Amino acid sequence: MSYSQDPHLSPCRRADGVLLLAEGRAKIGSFTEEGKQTILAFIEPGELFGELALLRSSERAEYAEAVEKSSVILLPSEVIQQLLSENLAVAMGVTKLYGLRRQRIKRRLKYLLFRSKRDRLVHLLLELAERYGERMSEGVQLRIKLSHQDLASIIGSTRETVNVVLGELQAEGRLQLGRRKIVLTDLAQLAESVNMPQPKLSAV
Amino acid sequence: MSYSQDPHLSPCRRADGVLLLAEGRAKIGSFTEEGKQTILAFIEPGELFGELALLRSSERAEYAEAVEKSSVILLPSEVIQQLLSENLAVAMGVTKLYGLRRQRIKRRLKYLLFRSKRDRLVHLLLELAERYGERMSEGVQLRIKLSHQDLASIIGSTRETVNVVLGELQAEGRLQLGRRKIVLTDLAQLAESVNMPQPKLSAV
DNA sequence: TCTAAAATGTCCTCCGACCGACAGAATAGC
DNA sequence: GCTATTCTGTCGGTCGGAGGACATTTTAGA
Repeated sequence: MSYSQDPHLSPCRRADGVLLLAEGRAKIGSFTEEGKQTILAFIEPGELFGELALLRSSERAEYAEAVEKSSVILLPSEVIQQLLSENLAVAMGVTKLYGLRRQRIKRRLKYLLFRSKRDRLVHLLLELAERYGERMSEGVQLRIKLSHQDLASIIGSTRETVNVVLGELQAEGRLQLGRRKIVLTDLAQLAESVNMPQPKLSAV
Repeated sequence: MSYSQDPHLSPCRRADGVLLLAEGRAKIGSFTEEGKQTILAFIEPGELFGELALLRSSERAEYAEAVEKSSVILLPSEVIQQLLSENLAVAMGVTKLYGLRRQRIKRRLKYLLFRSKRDRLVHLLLELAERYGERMSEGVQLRIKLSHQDLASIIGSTRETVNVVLGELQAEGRLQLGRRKIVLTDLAQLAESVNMPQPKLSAV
């Protein structure tokens, strides 16, 4: 969860296959020249990443950093190619995966473009709730540990701003804050404030 | 090229297949509640769009607006499904298409997050040069007609800002402006100013 | 060819958000 | 348990860029 000198950061530069996340959780991101971090996506267990290398053997500019204890399996290019050409269902599965992932990124892009930092953060919280939310008595708790810096890296803002906005939201009674823990207590309100349909939690 | 009441805007809401752009050029975008426009991607002749419907029969929230005179062919869902299951090469082609497109969007996302409006615009111009640039004696001309408003819609800014920045760049001798026409006269300088590798024009 | 609608150019004001700079709180690791 | 690092909270100074308001030029369509 650190940025500049984390030893767990695995750049995976050589593009000689596809990576399969066996357990844990990882984030895909990159750095700007000024050292700022961008988090582009999360990878869940069972998901493939670094797949672009499958299509073009280019260097991987992205990095993958473990968010939680995780293990990664490298699938060599040839294995994948063979698998795809032997099994049509697999190929269509991959296609579907790409489509959904692309849609997610596009949705983020759309929301990032014109909205204020506050709206971006609220939107992010709702997306996280949809994917990682767990219904509790007090509200929906996010089952993912993210620091303010992480949140800032996703919405393209700063730690300070995230901190202030989260404080505001808490004061407004929309959520409760704990150490690396967020409980959304008023999903409907939040969703409405950014004109987003109320998220349905994916029962994991 | 208009936004609020353009009769050429084709919402294509019914998701009963995939659209194939036969000729011309189209842009994919959507509107925020405040009426601002977002341009998410361009579609070239021969490209498919609205493909998400192929996977989930959801409403198409996106719209396609013709940038130039263009014609669109609707491919019904069943046809596509059959095609995919009969021909493996097609399936892999689609997979590849998705991958590349997703990468492009991700790249934009990364550049949009932390950079200033000026940098965003420069970056956009370079990307456009890469895809639509044509080498001329004076420099590289963009073979695509976009208004300042269009450019603003892509980088998430306003018409006024785009106007000012373009003016600055011209004053700095980096480009020449004409009516809906931009000629980049100093690619290297521009590329360097945003820490981007100099684009190689795709010979169309 | 004439007219309405877009597209372009240029103000100036004001707010959001970044920046730097701290101080306390909580974890992780020894 | 103790220490070092990371996380969280808070503060003004400062500035980029959105907003609104017009004037002018160009294009599209009748």
